[in-house]
Amino acid sequence: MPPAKRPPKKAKPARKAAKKPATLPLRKSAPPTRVSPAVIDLGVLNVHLGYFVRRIQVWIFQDFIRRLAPIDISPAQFSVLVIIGANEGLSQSELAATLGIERARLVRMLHLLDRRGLTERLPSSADGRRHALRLTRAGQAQLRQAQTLAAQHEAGLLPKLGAERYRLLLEALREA
Amino acid sequence: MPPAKRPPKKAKPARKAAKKPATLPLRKSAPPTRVSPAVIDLGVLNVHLGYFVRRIQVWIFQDFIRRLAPIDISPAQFSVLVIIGANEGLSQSELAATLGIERARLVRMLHLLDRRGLTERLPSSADGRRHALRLTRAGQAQLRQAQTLAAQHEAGLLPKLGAERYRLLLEALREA
DNA sequence: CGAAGATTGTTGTCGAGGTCAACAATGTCT
DNA sequence: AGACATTGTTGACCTCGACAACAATCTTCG
Repeated sequence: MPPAKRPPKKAKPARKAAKKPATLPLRKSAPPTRVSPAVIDLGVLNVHLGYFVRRIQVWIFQDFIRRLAPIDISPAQFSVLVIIGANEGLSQSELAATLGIERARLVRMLHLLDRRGLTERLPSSADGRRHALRLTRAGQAQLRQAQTLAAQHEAGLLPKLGAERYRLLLEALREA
Repeated sequence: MPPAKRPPKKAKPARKAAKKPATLPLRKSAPPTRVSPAVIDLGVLNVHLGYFVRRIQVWIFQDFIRRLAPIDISPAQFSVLVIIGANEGLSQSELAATLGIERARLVRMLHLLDRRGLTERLPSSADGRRHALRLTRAGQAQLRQAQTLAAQHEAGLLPKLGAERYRLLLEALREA
């Protein structure tokens, strides 16, 4: 495909068409081109839970990333560190299953965390295939810091959602 | 990097170490390798709304994609079609802004929808830069079908979440 | 025991999306 | 008229999810 910046507009179709007469035309039919829609109708999206869940999820993650930017920990990395820290010695398959991510994806994530000196993959003494996952000392320290920042992020959600709505959502989703 | 399938395991460290004596050792220290964790501790993730929101969002989208697979409409495409259908003539910038996606991203999505004959980009009569977005006849038909399937998807959420929780979540998130 | 099958960690590859920068055409403001 | 903003567009990069294939290692069962 040739690198054309903007389809160079073949010809100029008669510009200067109708200009909206000062006397309002009684709304004959739907206006062909809106000028400034002011408010846009969401249509049936208003009755789709997935739409709103998606919106708030994106919003929360963006805030989380911004808060944890100083230590460069993504939401996914945070969840991995938390689970390993609370379940020392678990395997990659177990970790991937509980977090709902692919084993292949987790491999590359751990590869990075290993190189950053936060996690370790020790050979399992019982099963030659497994790796026993652990946090290094540095990893534990980093996790503590991450949890502090994450708690601040969480506290920041309250004003946005309202304390009542926040409590309600957390409870409803945790039991879902 | 050389294509090595699995780090060929340099040497075999003394296999057959401790085998967990029948007499329980009074829990000297943390067990070095777990056998079957049965239940895994989520740690502080239990108090992070983002974790649960993410989980349910992934679940809902997967179900949506599966339901709409027969007509090959993704959640993002669905939202685009719905908004265009409910706001004929709006511009790409407006659409991108209301859905919270990048203008650049929307361009390629519309490029695809155009080629599938579902949407049109008409030149705006008032502003030479804008495109007035519209659904074609085929697009309107496709949207109706998509809405039927999407409604079935939505109805399928009720048994999963419980009618009460569903209503509660939708209401809380819509007003958030 | 030993062959067949399942599990675990790994790499490669593909595609969908988000992000950012640059750009041409057009509109607006002073 | 010139400076500036907006709109649509392309290109490039990166993250992430999904699959397929594979070597090493259990597990099962004849």
